[in-house]
Amino acid sequence: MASHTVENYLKALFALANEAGEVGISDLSDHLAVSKPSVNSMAKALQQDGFLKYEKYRPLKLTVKGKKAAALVVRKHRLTEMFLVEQMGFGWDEVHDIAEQVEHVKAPAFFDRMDELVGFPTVDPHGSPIPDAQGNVLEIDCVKLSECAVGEKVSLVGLSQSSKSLLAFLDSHSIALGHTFDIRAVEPFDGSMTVVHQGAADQTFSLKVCERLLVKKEA
Amino acid sequence: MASHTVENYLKALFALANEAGEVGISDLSDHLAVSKPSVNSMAKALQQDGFLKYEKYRPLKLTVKGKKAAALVVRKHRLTEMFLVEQMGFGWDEVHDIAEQVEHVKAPAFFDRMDELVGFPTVDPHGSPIPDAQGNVLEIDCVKLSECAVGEKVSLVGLSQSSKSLLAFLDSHSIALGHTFDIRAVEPFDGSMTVVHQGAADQTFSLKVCERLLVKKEA
DNA sequence: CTACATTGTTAGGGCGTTCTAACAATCGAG
DNA sequence: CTCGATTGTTAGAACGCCCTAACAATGTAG
Repeated sequence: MASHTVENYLKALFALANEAGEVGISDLSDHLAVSKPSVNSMAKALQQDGFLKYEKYRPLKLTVKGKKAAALVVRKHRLTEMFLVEQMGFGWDEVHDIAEQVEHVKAPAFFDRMDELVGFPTVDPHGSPIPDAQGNVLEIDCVKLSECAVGEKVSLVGLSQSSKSLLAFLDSHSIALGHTFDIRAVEPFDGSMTVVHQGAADQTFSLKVCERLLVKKEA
Repeated sequence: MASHTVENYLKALFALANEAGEVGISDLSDHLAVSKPSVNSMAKALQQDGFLKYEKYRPLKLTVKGKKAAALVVRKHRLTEMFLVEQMGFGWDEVHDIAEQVEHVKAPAFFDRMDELVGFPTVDPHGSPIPDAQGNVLEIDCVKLSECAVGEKVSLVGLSQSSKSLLAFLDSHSIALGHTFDIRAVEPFDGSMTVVHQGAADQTFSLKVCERLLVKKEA
């Protein structure tokens, strides 16, 4: 099995590829807070083990094997988050850091049991999909709130790059997954949006927030 | 915080010191399945960090700091075992290997929550005491079954060096913590004992088994 | 008390992961 | 097309943890 370190590289590759498609050495270097030469030599090692396709000066690409291995790490992470929230009573803003540690545990039965105890969920507490045991990831049908137009009704299905501060912001505005928004206005100057939250209060969100909210258009 | 490896050395030191008092380089080498030179250099490192008193050719001794650090690792291990049994439905024979992994998680809140959810237990599923958050270990008042005499009534409070095969043996004989034994006979030739288990069936145990069962004499 | 077995130590090297310093390739603007 | 910025690479070294081979100290049996 892959080391703690390798698992982290795979996870980062997986995450970056899902946003940007192309992953450069620098992207990984930033994401993992590790020097570029370190990434470079790890890239060679991962290529050696068949996780990665790597040619000098070209962007990195996970192989099928690499994608699967990465998805399984993500699976462990997200199942753990779900378990921490559902079974252990943690808040959705507390679970990421703990899961970051627990995800490296080598004990399949442990994660299988979590899966069972939380009822085989398909998404984690932040709405991100949980890959299945074969490493397949279900695509979620959603768009950024910032890409929606005035008059549309949408519901929150996930977050892109949930960070502690984003989660704190959402908590402080009583926003949770599943909540609905009626889009009232979009400010052309800065892209901020005014919406009706849960059919009740009016709220205005900056573009930065709207880009992080993944929503589904209501029928 | 101590590395995964250091935590394992501390745990081993703690376990060996509790049985033998003196811990030699070879003891650790055997216990951790690591060469003696490796233990030697780790001993120097641990001494450097104040976990250990070490002089050439002399047995190793944990310092107060070392004992506390070790106890906290043991605490994480045993709380995890308790949690796995009580909250996740694992058997007492399955939890050791998983806990061996989980114990290295660096997230105090995670273990505090486990503690809470299983009701602040003082012993783990095998009857071993769980050190408190300050690293204090409660001594348990018990003796080996093999040291008891004919006619005594005792109850099982713990195991010394519980191994998978011992646990399997106990399961197959329906023996669990808290069960009582009336000692009927001790065979002088091989030390095997015949007892009445739970006031019902007669059973005979080899000396090897009796040495592993920690019991408390009934009032 | 000597001899041997056990136990512990040193020396030297390897692998995984990281770094900095210096240099090379690529890309985009003018 | 050239220049400068960005990005990527090489070389060389460090640290943690592990090993084997060889040797030294210790303790024990005769």
